[in-house]
Amino acid sequence: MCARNTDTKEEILRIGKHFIQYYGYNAFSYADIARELNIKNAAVHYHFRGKEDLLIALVDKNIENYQSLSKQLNHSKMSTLSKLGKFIEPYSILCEAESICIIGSIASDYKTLPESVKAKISLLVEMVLGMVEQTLSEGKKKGELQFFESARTQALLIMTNLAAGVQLARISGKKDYENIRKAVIRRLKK
Amino acid sequence: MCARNTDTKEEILRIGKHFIQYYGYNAFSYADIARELNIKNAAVHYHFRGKEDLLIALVDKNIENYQSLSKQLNHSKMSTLSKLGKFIEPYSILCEAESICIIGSIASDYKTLPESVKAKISLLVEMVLGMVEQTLSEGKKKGELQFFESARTQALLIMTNLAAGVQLARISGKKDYENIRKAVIRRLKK
DNA sequence: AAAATAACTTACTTATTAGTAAGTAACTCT
DNA sequence: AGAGTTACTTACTAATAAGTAAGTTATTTT
Repeated sequence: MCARNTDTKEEILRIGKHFIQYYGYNAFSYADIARELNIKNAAVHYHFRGKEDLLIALVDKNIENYQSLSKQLNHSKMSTLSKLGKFIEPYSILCEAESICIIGSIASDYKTLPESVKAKISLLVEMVLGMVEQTLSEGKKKGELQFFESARTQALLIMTNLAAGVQLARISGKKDYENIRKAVIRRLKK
Repeated sequence: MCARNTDTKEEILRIGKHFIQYYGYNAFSYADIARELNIKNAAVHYHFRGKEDLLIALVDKNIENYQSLSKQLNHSKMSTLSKLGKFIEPYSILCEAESICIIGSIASDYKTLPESVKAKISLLVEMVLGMVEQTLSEGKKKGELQFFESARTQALLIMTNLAAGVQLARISGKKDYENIRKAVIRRLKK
């Protein structure tokens, strides 16, 4: 099926994700990826024709991950607060790594991307917002969560707190993110 | 004092600000600025030695603007809610122009910047957060505003809502930003 | 009116970028 | 065992990037 190295493609995705979330989409090149993996840049082009294709692959992976999370949450007897934790936790991990989320990273470079990529990102955004919205609705219905806005607006408020929270943490420190995270959870409880 | 054109420098700042907030810091070049202004790229280098110097000038300008706003708000009999409006309004204008704030834009490229620029951005961030925090405290003391977190945390929540709100609006639409904006204000009133 | 200076342009250089065509080694299938 | 396929490398090209040295022109200063 394949020769030499089975997981070069996966490694490129791993480093690509890291570079996008740490340095930003327009701040790294295929040469950077190649250097990091001790391969030639033509090898990166072999697996992903261009940078956009790499980005699309990463967005697709994110969509798949959230789809799998969605299934997991649907059959789960977890509390809705714990379910929300599944959306919050990745941001805490990002903050620890001094990185930002892929959506936040792409948001700044959004206007430089071709329409095909933009559409895929829209899909991802709508998906995440929809999932959080649904979890919030469920929690309110069960009396496990409290909030006063519509579920959509509440989802927007929470996700913008988290997304900009990790961005801000790189500038003003991790403590600010921690305070945001705690406040987001506290508000939903009382 | 000066020959030919008095405001080329100002024009470069204007276009530079637009490019950073529309395309992202690492997505435009001096050649792009030169093309836009019908000058040569050496002329851009004449006014700002390098891209970092242009960024520093823009951050400095922001700091000055907020300093002037600070003085304006201190001597004002405006309601604290109106004062907060002075921090919110710029984001609504950005959203309309499908742009993002300079701090949000730089946040994604933060790790590619030299220490001197990072320090200046930290300064700007602390300044804005401090001003919003102070306005919130004042509003609570006067009984004009209501919130349950510390003023610092409340400031973080509001500013992250706005910063990520304009980012999100480019992907999912302006309506989402509008709902965030309204919710932010509504929460402080009731 | 001459000298100095500010605001440029011309004409480069050097480095990086994305991308590709052609070759090669290892493995897989028949 | 030979043919095909996969996963690369070698060795380029063409375009863009940042940056600079030297020359030019208009204005200001003396």
